[in-house]
Amino acid sequence: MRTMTISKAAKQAGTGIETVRFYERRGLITQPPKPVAGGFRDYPPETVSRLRFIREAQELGFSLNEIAELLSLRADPKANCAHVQSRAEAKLAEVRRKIERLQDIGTALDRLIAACPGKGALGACSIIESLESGQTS
Amino acid sequence: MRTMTISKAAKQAGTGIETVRFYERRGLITQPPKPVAGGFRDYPPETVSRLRFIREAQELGFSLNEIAELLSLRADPKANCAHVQSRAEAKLAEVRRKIERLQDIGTALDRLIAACPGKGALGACSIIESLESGQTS
DNA sequence: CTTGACTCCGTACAATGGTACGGAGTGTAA
DNA sequence: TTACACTCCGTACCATTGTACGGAGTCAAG
Repeated sequence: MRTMTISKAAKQAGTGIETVRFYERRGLITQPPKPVAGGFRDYPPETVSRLRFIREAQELGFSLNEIAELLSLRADPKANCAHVQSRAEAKLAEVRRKIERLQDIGTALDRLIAACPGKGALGACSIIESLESGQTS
Repeated sequence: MRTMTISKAAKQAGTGIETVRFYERRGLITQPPKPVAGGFRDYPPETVSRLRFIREAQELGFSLNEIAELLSLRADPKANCAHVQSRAEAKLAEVRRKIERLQDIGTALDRLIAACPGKGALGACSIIESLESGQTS
């Protein structure tokens, strides 16, 4: 049997079966048709990619609605290109802001780690102090 | 009256009043004491910083529990330094993973924006195709 | 051709992160 | 000194994002 059943797809994507069904209901992924011959639905690899993308984007702070937005961006001649571009650019700006804030937090953590041994590194004591003392404004 | 009331603190942090109280209940911020002389609680600037940090960390995909972890990291001689360091290093690794994934998404968005005009840029059509075609593995 | 694992689907329940409400107290400006 | 806005606090409600359950159907190995 070479059909990619829902449980195999879920496992490959690192989610639960019920989550996959939930995303189908939400329209984040399309439910493959039931084989006319009867039997179980066959999930294409594309669905697995989408599932993985959804999971990762969530860990980056995007809501399911925002993820739907990202997934709907298509460089498709049939779509209004200018509109797609401007939405993509807005998302890109958001992504870049996130990267910057993560970099600040990373720097703060670095400083915290360095401050720890008590070797005169009279640095910030908490992550927030570390963030604030690092303001290059 | 120069006391920083809860509504002013909330406004400065960009959250709602009820959210501030919710975080107090969760122990993410400490509730300032009621003035002995009676009147309203006075929120210190530190609380505003924490509120802002919480809001931003959430947008980066950290849960309130994870944020509590981040806030509890203190380079404090009284704390077990090695333990604090190892937790901080784990968080740092996570932050770096997030940055990398965001960079991948940023690249994919870039490509999508470039592919749009239909000028022979036979690139990926969707963000997922763009992500996958960019695998430097 | 039976048994055990899995699918399918609808509905119900749950965890997280808030948000709203109501009644009593407090502050302040007219 | 009164009107109005705001605080305080407990409790209830809510949206988002899953998770669990149960009963009927399907598959595949023995």
